[in-house]
Amino acid sequence: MVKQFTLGKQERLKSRKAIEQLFKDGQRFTITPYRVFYRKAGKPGLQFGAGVSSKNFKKAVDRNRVKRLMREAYRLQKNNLQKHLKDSNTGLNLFFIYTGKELPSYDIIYEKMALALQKLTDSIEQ
RNA sequence: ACUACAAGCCAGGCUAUCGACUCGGCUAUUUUAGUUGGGUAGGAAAGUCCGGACAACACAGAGCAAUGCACCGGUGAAGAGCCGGCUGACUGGUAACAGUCAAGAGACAGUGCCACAGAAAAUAACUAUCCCGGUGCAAAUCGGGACAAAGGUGAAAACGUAGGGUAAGAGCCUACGGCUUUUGGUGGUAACACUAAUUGCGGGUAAACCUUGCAUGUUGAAAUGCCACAUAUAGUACCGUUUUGAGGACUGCUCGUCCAAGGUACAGGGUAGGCAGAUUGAUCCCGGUGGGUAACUGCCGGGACAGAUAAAUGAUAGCCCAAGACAGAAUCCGGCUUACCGGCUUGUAGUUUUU
RNA sequence: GGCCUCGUAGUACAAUGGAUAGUAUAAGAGUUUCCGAAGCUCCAGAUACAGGUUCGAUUCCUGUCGAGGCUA
Repeated sequence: MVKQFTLGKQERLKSRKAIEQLFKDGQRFTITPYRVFYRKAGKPGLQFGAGVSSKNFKKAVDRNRVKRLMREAYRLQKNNLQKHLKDSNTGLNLFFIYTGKELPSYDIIYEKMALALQKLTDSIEQ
């Protein structure tokens, strides 16, 4: 039995260079609280990162809270996208930025993450 | 028992499911994967306001400048911290005394400023007063002299009171008192206090410039060392190369000393991966026992202490107490300041009840 | 992580330590006009907060809070 809902080091976007590349010439779209950057990578596999602006959330506690909620929502719903990528043997780099100014509830984070991931899988297929 | 103040400690807990980082064991293996056990935010982690540790560079200095500090003693690695004392101001009190606060050296080195009001804000002038002389019956006025007491405005006004003195006055003189300079004595480690003689008595402001004394080498873990990978010893402009010195270090400036053959600017190219630094140290807590008024500290025994690197320490659900505040490590410590729902302990003061 | 600068009416800016804190514009009222705009007259409005120095702080000093910038 292989674990499904993991988020280890291999699945996070850790290279500073890769992140700069992603912001420089990656594609992007917006779903209300999120701005999503994505870019096809050389290696197969799905890598994810999350960020919050310190202008919208001045306290570090709030920024941590939002990032943790986003990671959790992603961890529980990424499976479909991951399977898709495995079938087509491509890699994808992902970065989510939270652009809202209020502290969100977990339900909103969860629903919007589902929407965003669905849109991603659609655009990958094309 | 309640209320107020001060000091110290704690900073929700448990269960289930799914995760993250890290350390140790085991299995496969030697990049890694799986499994099992342990650990995983703070009292302020914050502000970056002080002080250090540590690291790199420098150590050839002199002068100037800059910045900071400023009663005394102690504490400590150190400090603009803390503790104790002295002095001053304010508050309470009849007083003894108690409490709070103090950037608490110098305004007899010099310069500046002191609105409005007031004669005048520091030179002593002006008005007024008094004396002598001229004119005049007088009032008054003119000239010469005396003196700095009177002028009631202001936040601030030329030691205070009484007497003498004088033409009128004045520390001009005397007595008492206040402050001050210098010297001595006593007590105290010292600041200082008391006391004797002596010198004088024209304001405030140094968180105005400043003077005096003391201190400060510069830069901060994105420091620094090592390994790996990659490229362009190419181009343009200016300056310079052994007697002539571009530039650099001490160094913020000047002098001086030393190094010196490449340096600066523009445009462009490459890399930005890993390991160390890095988490156990002037550490914190508990118990016992000494020293000290206290801050603090000696000895003995026991226990505790995250380490990430795009950055972990979490999410969901339920239950309990009764509703969880402020808030998230980024090299590490000691302090200060600020934010904060509550709970516990100790001490002091007050009120009420019982014995 | 380290360092620096600045907070004044709604807005943009002034003010040597001296008291009615000024100017422009916006807002409000009036006047003008058939109605409006422009013009004219009037009016209300602020020193980020808390302490200290000073006779007296927008100004000087200290501490908070906020905003902006530099450094890789």
